[in-house]
Amino acid sequence: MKFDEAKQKFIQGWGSLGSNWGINRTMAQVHALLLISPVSLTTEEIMEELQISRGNANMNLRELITWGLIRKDLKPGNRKEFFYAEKDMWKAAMQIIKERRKRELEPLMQVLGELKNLDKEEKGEGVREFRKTIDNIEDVIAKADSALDKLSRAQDNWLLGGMMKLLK
Amino acid sequence: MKFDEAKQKFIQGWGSLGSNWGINRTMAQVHALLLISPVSLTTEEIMEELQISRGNANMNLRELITWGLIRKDLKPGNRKEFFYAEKDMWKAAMQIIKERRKRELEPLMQVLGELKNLDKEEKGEGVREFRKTIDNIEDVIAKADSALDKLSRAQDNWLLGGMMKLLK
DNA sequence: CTTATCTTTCAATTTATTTTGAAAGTTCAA
DNA sequence: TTGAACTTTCAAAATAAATTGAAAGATAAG
Repeated sequence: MKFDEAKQKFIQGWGSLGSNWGINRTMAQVHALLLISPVSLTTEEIMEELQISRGNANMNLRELITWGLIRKDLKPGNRKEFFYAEKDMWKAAMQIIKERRKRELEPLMQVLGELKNLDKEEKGEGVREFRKTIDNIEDVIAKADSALDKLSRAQDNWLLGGMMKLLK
Repeated sequence: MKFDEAKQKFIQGWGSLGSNWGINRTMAQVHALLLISPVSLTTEEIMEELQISRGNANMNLRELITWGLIRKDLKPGNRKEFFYAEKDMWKAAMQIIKERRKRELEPLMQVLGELKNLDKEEKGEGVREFRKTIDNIEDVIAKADSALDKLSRAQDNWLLGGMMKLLK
């Protein structure tokens, strides 16, 4: 396979993975492009490579920055902005998880918390099942949180010791 | 808070969580409704409760079945189909992860594998970074897989022993 | 069979999301 | 200041995804 072909396939693949997970396809493609680029790129280069408009490129670059997946790389004596991606995919994955947790899981947990303020007088089988489901969901979220936390700390300590034996 | 209000909030919240994660909002709402229902429901009841069309209800119910999140509950002497949801949220979560892995991660891993068939002659910094990124992603996926596997087995053995100390 | 009851399909429509590109905004060197 | 170089915004247009509902397809009872 030729390099350019492989590059295209990767960008497409990453894009479609993203869009399946509720992430803008173009954003994922910009991310993919920067991931495999050994040098930081300008907005123009990204527009050219992915054949997208300036507005689109700009918006997705900014969004990627707020996700903590890419950074501006300002080169002295150059007014153009360059962008580069965090290349350590473990860090990137943790970043994505952290961000999504904050954006989507926390609001749900907020709602679940409020739902426990059900009037004490509310009775009936329906209410019982409702409470049970809410408790159950909170439980699973708590466990997932704890597991992710462990995972994240395991990676931090990767070089320090045998923490990763947990994940062998 | 009144029960009906709480119920609505939960269904809406679950629905919007789903849609943020690339899951049809209505599908998530149907799932939510069945999760908190102590009895299995008919298509008609679901249509009524969520104010959706028959086609929509049918399609999402079928999809939930292929995800392994709900089942048909056929009552003898009754031609109507009833539906009920798996109520153990841990099982449901694992089911969702398994399914998404199969649908979205495996195709990507397939592509990544192919991308390693890069012509040996392909040289240059770009190619080096490309290979590095691919390897790195494969690595993260492998670790995530292993962690999930551990997690899943940990839950299976929950009642049997101290497996969960790993996740404290 | 035939009919009543229920489920599935799918083309047309509606709704939601993404993208464009031109205009407005910003920044900096001269 | 000015204006060239660059970035950001956002209303309109394009695209994608979800929904409807009527028709077709099953199925079982009589």
